Amino acid sequence: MPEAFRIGELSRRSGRSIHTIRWYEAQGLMPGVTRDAGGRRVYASDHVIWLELVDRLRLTGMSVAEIRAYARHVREGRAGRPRLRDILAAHAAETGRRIEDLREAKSFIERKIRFYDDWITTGVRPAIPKRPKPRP
Amino acid sequence: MPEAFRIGELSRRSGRSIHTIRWYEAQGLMPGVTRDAGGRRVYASDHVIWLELVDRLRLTGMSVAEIRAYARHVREGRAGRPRLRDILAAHAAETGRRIEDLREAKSFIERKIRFYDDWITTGVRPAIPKRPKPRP
DNA sequence: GTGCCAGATAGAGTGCGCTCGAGGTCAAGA
DNA sequence: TCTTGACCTCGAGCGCACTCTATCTGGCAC
Repeated sequence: MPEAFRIGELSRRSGRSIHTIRWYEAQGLMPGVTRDAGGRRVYASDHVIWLELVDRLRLTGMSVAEIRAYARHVREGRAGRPRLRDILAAHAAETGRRIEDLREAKSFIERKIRFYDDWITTGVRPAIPKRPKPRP
Repeated sequence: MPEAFRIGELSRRSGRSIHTIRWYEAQGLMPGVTRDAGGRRVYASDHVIWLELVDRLRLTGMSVAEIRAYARHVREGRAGRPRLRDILAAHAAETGRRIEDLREAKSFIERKIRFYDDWITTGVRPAIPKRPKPRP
């Protein structure tokens, strides 16, 4: 029989607050939660792994609604697995684009830093180097 | 005399809505806006460049409050320039860390995709490859 | 039995960043 | 002169993701 624990322990292991974990469940983001005789939520180590994934999905900008859809497919078992794979693949691609956007923005900001450096050291306002490329 | 235009034109050139531009101004994010005889806001091409910067700062997660602080230093002129430089440098560094976090999250998700690929093709649930490194 | 803690529910409140609507003014063109 | 459209102010409303409060219950230690 695998290890079982309650919400306080899951909170400690996952770093999310107890309130947030309960709220996630209310939002349909916590598949496979059972209850003990006293009505208390019971978790297993899979839930820690699950929250690590949720963490990464949130960090990369997936909305709670999208994670809810993902969690629905988790509950489907075998039949849902190809969908899970596809959702993650689409999201990884999306994240790649986000990283590219951040990189572009960062280099824009770095050009601005050089602009200030020039301005401060020469005392003359430099020309704006070039127009940023328009978004397609 | 440089080109001057009104809010509709700035909206068109910057891609922000008229409401948002006015809201930015109310939040202290729009330095150097003047008014014509009829009380209408008058902008110059510098404001388009300014909104391009604001765009990149927002995209990279700078809060409106932080941009407000930045805009205050813009209004100080020469004396504020070193602070502007430093704020941007700190934010570029922060953005570098964000990009790293996204990369880590993306590769976590990609490991999960391979996990599903294995599971789907072999029919056997693979072991979780390794624990993600704890954040320091 | 009495404390006390961990856990439960329901629902209100918060912070952020817009977004929109109502109602009014002003200037140019027919 | 009348209409039209772009602009104005003020303030309410919204969507998201929590976050917190109030109040109640179950179970173990003493």
